[in-house]
Amino acid sequence: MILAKAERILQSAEDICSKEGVRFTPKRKEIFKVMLHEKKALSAYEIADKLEEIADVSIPVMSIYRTLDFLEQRGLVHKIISINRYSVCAHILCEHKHEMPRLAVCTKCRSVDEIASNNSIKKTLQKGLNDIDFQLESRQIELVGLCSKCTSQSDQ
Amino acid sequence: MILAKAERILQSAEDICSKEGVRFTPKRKEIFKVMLHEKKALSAYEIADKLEEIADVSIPVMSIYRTLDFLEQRGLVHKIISINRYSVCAHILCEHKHEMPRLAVCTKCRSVDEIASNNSIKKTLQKGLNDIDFQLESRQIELVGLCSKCTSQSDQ
DNA sequence: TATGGTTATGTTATAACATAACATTTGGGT
DNA sequence: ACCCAAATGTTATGTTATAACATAACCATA
Repeated sequence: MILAKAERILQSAEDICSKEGVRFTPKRKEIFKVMLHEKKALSAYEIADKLEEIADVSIPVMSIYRTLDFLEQRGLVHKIISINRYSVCAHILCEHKHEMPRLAVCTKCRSVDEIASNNSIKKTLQKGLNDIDFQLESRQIELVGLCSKCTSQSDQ
Repeated sequence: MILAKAERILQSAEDICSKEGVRFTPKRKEIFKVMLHEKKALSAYEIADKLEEIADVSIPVMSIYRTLDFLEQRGLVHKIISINRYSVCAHILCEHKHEMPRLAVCTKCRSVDEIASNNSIKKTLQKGLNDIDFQLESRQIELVGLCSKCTSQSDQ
């Protein structure tokens, strides 16, 4: 049977966790599902609100932050630093590893478009860093601006 | 007479403001001086503390945020989004314009090393953004990690 | 199936970063 | 001296995030 994409991502998240020997608990699943359901990046507080609203589940913000850390460590979500929000990784179903995805972050609607980068981007960015002996830890490049929908709206 | 670098930067800041017809008031100058004096990026609250400590000046945080906005608009300081801090632009004395500087941000000591980028970096990053019709607004690329000092310390 | 360690979650408090809204003061032109 | 605009003060509050400690759930194994 062919599962809907969201279902397959959920399944994949379960698999990843079980492979690592960590638990994808019901609460973690609820949180992940809410994030999956939203197309845009959400703050921990927004996730809490959505959980109440959609699933009638109440999870303290503290726990949500813990879960976000947990999910981020497994590469299941990204922390979008530039807007202090969190979004589901767009490449959970991809087989290959991604070097330094570029995240096109819309400051207006908070959508996050993930643009897979090849190795050369990392190399290009790295140029100059070696000279100053800087140990890069970023796992993503955030590019801030307006998405196509929001530009056309703000043109009006 | 040859001025010390800090003096020249201050002078340059004054010039830039006067050229734009805006005032580089004593308070703005105090705030800018504190930032210039520190080598690392500071939060608005840290600037407030330093002002008390060094210059025995008390400026409410609200005003500091306003001044930071003011300075940022003139390209005199950068807002470092990844650590919620602010640092003096390293290229105030440079004549030429910089396309998309890369900021090597140390998460440990909060130093910010500014690496001038040529136009090709922006172009490289832009690749893929055009396809999704994303209007880039970032004026800098933040690269997060550990500076040389902090890597050698944490190796111990 | 009791026990004990590990992991997960709850709870409370507070830190840290940032802005809204409105009042007052200051600076400079006429 | 007067007025307008810009700057700063003031108070309150919103928003994001973490610390610290308590309790509960899970699960291996004795």
